[in-house]
Amino acid sequence: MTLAPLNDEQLHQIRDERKDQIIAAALNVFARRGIIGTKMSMIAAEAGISHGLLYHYFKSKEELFNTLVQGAMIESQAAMRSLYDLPGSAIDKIRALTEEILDDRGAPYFMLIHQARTSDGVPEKARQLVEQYSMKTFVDHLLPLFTEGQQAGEIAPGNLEHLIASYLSVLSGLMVLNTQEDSAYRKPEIDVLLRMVTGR
Amino acid sequence: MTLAPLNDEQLHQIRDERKDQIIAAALNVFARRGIIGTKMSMIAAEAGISHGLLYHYFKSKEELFNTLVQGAMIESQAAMRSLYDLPGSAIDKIRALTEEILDDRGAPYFMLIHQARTSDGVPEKARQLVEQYSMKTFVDHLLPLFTEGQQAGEIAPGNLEHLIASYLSVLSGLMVLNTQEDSAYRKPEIDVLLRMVTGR
Amino acid sequence: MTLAPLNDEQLHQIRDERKDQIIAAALNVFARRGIIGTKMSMIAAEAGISHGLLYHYFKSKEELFNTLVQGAMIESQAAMRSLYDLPGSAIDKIRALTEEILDDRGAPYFMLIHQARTSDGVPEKARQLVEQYSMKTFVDHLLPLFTEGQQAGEIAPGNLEHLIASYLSVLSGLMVLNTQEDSAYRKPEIDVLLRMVTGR
Amino acid sequence: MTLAPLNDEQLHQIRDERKDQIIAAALNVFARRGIIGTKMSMIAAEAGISHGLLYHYFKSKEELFNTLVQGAMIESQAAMRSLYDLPGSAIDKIRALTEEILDDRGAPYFMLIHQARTSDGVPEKARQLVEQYSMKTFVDHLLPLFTEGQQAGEIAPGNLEHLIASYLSVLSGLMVLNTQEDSAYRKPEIDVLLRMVTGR
DNA sequence: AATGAATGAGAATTCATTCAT
DNA sequence: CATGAATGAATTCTCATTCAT
Repeated sequence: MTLAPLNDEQLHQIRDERKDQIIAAALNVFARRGIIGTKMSMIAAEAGISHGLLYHYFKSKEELFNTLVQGAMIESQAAMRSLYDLPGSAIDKIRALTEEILDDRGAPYFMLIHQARTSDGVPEKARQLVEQYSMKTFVDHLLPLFTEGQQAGEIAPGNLEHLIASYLSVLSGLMVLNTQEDSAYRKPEIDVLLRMVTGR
Repeated sequence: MTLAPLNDEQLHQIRDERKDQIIAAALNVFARRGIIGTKMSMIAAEAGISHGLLYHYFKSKEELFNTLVQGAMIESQAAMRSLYDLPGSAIDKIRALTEEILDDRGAPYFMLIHQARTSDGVPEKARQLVEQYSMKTFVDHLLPLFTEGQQAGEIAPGNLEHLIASYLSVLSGLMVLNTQEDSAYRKPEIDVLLRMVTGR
Repeated sequence: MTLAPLNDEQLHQIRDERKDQIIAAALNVFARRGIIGTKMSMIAAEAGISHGLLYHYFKSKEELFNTLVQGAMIESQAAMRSLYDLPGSAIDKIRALTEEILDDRGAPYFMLIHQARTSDGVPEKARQLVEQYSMKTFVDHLLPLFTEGQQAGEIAPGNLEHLIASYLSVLSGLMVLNTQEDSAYRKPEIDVLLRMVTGR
Repeated sequence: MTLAPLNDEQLHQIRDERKDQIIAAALNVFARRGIIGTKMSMIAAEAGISHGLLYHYFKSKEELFNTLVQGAMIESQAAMRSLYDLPGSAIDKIRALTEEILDDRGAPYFMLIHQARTSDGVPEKARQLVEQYSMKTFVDHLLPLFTEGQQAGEIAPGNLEHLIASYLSVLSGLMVLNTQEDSAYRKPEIDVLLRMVTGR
């Protein structure tokens, strides 16, 4: 009786599953402990595999980190684009955006990008990736929406680019704080945050 | 030929100066690079001494970190107490507090405390220190001030403990983001931040 | 649906072909990169099979290396024996031997034996194999031929055992140098080399 | 009582001694086992120090290897230059050169250069270094000497560049073989080797 | 027979800490 | 008090080998 080797599709599926499993594990660990504080053995343990296998799927810690950052950037772009399809007034959309950003499920991505921006030992490629999608990109993206809201009287008067950058910074700061589950910090109510924008 | 040995007081003074020098250096480096990312040799270099000498003054990296955290906690307590001596209405004092917190000179202390709260590799003792002075301590401390402001109509209605914790979290988040000098983030105008509190 | 299983003879033939294929690949790679520098995956790639399959045919890297060395020893014995069937005078035969040794096709075998003699990480068994067929074996084998040549006045006077060992060492050295294709070294003309033997 | 730290000169001396000690140890081990076969721990053991200290003096295995190759190249240049100061005829000088090259003390250097030329895992810089001093350099250097000898009838007629390259290759091959102390190979008598050159 | 996923021992390198001077 | 040489534990990564399919 001959046992055929796994066919291409099966192998491909195993590979994909393992890769996803590793990526999920790595995202958690990197987000929590930073790139230096993360040991490959921690990721392997979290993923439930041997550290040797990690290197079967990712050439190095750097490559793994880069892959994660790339994924995070794509996610955040998608979130930004989805704004347009929402119903309601400008301020409704901004509220939805705020909720989306503060959603805990996105927190690891946030931390990852934050670390790629600010930590030591970040691979050059990851650094370039996050620079591409700088704060300015987001501000430009949101400017039409905020302008519309300001004209409708929903948003406080004043320089909108500054306001948007400030608001996003506040949200980012909160996400960075909230990564730790037993955080001493408190995530504000959406309405309280929106006062910064509306002035009311 | 050896000069007459220094007397006790002189030695003591040298010791204290050296210690301060090391503490200042360590604060900078730890704040910027975190406890894991900071190598003893970096601190020695920043302080302009040999790494061997570091160990004459601090038994270990841990002890040095603990000392810094202790100092940071004392500083932040002092800042909090100084609030009472300020002139003006409640909102004036809150504005002053905000300015104080966001002042760049305090940023390293903020980062340090943040790291002591959230990073790996933090000595147990440091972790206990920051827990002692939890968010709750600060909230309790500020509650009378905010209550006064709310009664005067300067502060939005609603649960004040939540509001204070939220506001402090926002400020903390901003400080954490702003440690990196070339930060992509933007520090908001004080007035914009205060809208969260005043509701106007 | 599975085809009828191959009969024993067919299986045997496949086995032998595969083995030869692997041996040829391994010889090339080991000769070029040495036993430590050769990775099993390189041999698999050169043979066009998976690295897993390698272990169906050879229990380990060691066993594979031993097999190669054994083959090389047999080859070199055969070359030595074929000397006797050659036509011509003693010096003609020595010239033919020289050509045979310096032939590039034999170079991988030479390197292999050289490595078995001199490298680290060589299995004990391979080491014993090459010791069996030591320089002395070859010298003894060639002594009658050289003696005949010396008596005929074709070969310089002096101790023949030393001369033979020296000459073989020179040839060996040249083969070892010339393994690398883009070698900076130059393979001498046969006639120039023969001067060492003839003294003319 | 104050113990002054070591002064600069003492430190410098310790450093130099240690470096020499490491270089001598590394030369031996690299020559015998090649760059891949050499473990840093072996060098440390041979030098009688911890592996950590190795990295105090040389940033990496690569750097250490490069340093050795550089030294070997310098040595070989010096040997070549010293030829001119020798007394006697051309053939006397060639004999002296041969003795110099075959001297066992130079063997490790020879192996090192050979390995830098032919092994895997050789740092790019080392490879460039040895390419600079190619066979051609040596041939050009020796050409005047051999021409003089040929005109004096001490050297066989024929293309001298080929002869020189061939002769050097033979010597190199012998050195490469003879690195292993218990070598099965035999180093020929100088006079026998010189027959290749003189034709007599 | 054939494949490649999976494991783990081993090697290079870093860095906190100790210690002779 | 001050220096930097010295050590070794911990970490990243490689590769021979095993094994399910």
